[in-house]
Formats: sequence, structure tokens, C-alpha cells
Amino acid sequence: MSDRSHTAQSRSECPVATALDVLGDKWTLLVIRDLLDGRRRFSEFERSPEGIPTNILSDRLKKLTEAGLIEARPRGTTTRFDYVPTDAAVALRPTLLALAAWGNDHFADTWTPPATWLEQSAES
Amino acid sequence: MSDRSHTAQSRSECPVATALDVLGDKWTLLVIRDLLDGRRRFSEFERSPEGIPTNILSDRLKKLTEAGLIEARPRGTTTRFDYVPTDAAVALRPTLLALAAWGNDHFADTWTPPATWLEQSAES
DNA sequence: CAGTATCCATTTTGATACTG
DNA sequence: CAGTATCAAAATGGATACTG
Repeated sequence: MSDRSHTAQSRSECPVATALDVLGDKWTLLVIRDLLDGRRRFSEFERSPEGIPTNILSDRLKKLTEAGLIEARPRGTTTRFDYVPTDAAVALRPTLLALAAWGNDHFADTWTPPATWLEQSAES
Repeated sequence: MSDRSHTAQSRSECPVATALDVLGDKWTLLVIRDLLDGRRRFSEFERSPEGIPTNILSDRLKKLTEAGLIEARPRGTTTRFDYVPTDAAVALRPTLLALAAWGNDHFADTWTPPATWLEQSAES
């Protein structure tokens, strides 16, 4: 619920700091990862191996929508949505790739990004 | 104090998740940014515009040291240190650059990385 | 299924004071 | 300067129950 003031730099003029205002927590970038991996529905994010709690997931989807990284498209007549990454979210792919490469180099063994990471547009 | 189990992937096999186990919070990547920007002393980190509290800074320097991203070199005979980035920390520069570029593109106006970001080795 | 709400324990933050 | 200690407030986490 707290306003992250995403319309401008809130903590400083440093773009890293402003980016971290939106992304700097334990779960947000994992949601983005799943988004870039082609997931669209609540349950799809939920079943990621890290096991994000449903209340946290709900909160992050909301905040990312407010921050302009997700477009929540109503599905049918229900309260359900498809969570579609905006261009701003898609633009995070280089960051995610760099982060994944680093994590892989320094903490894991071998790993290659899924094919879905290498091409994909903002719109379905 | 809590062990982050940095010696292996703790939350899953995904390198993004393992990277986030070390970096996924509000302050850590800002400390890394300052480290890559050439800062070495407690007070230098402290005076960054974001205003990190001293107890948080102390904690992060400790955790980054445990995680192998910082080498804490004693300075003189006191309890003071120079905090030097290891190769693992330096290897985060592409990630930071990508993140900064994204933050700049989507939340700020114009910005270019400081010259210190473009070249610098792990050792002083 | 697709979420929202609630409760409660744990963690993190932030401000400030304090020590060598 | 270079941190450590303390403590209240806020955020987060996890389990579980609930609604349409």
C-alpha cells in the first residue's frame, strides 16, 4: 500500500537507487523473471520453486502494476487477470541475464537461460 | 546474523534466485555500487546520498565479506578496515550497469556512469 | 481456480546514542 | 573516525482460512 513514488526518483538521482526502489527486495525480480519466462497467471507465478506466499505475490503484482511494469488484463468476466509485462519490464531482460550469469558464475554450476528469455515481446 | 548459506544455492537452482539471496534487499547493491565507484572506508559509504543507517551499513559490510564479495583489510593497528571488492563483486559491474541504464531509461532523465565504473580491478 | 484477508512470528529498518 | 548497541516501528514471511 505504501507509495513508492515511482513517477520520479525518490531517494536520489542515482538510477541504481531509483531502480532499487522498485526492484530492491527479495521477491520482485523473481516475479519479473517469471514474467519474462512467459508466465501470466497467478497460479503460474505461485508454483515457482521458490514458493512465494500468496499474499506477497498478490502484493507484488499490485505494486508492479502501479509501477508500470505489469499490465493486468481482465480475463473473462471474473476478477481474474493476465499479468502481462510492459515494455519497461521487458527492458529488464539484460539486467536479469547479467544477474543470472553472475549467480551462475559465483554460486552455481552450469546453467543456460531458457529459450524464452532470448526472444519475446511485451505484448502477447 | 542469520546464515545466508552463500556457499551454495539456498532457495533453488535458479541463478537469479541464488543471486538474490545475496543481493536481494534494499541496500546491498548500493553498497556494491559504491564499492565499484572506488569507495573503501566506512565513512565513504556512509556519506552516500541515500543515507544508509550505520547499523545497516555495518551489517551489510559484514555479510558481503562473509559472502566473498568484500575483502576487509585491516588499516593500521586499529579496528578499522579498507573494504575492497573481490573479483566476485567486480563481476557485478555489468549487472549494475544494466540496472542503472534501466533506472535511467524508465525513471530518470539523463545520466552516464562515472568514469570509475568503466575500468577498475579487484585489487587496489 | 484465482485471488483476498487475517493472524502472528520473524526480520529489517531507521533513529539515535554510545564506545574506543 | 569507525564502528557497535539499543529499541521501536514497519515490512516481510508463512500458514491458513475464506470468497466468488
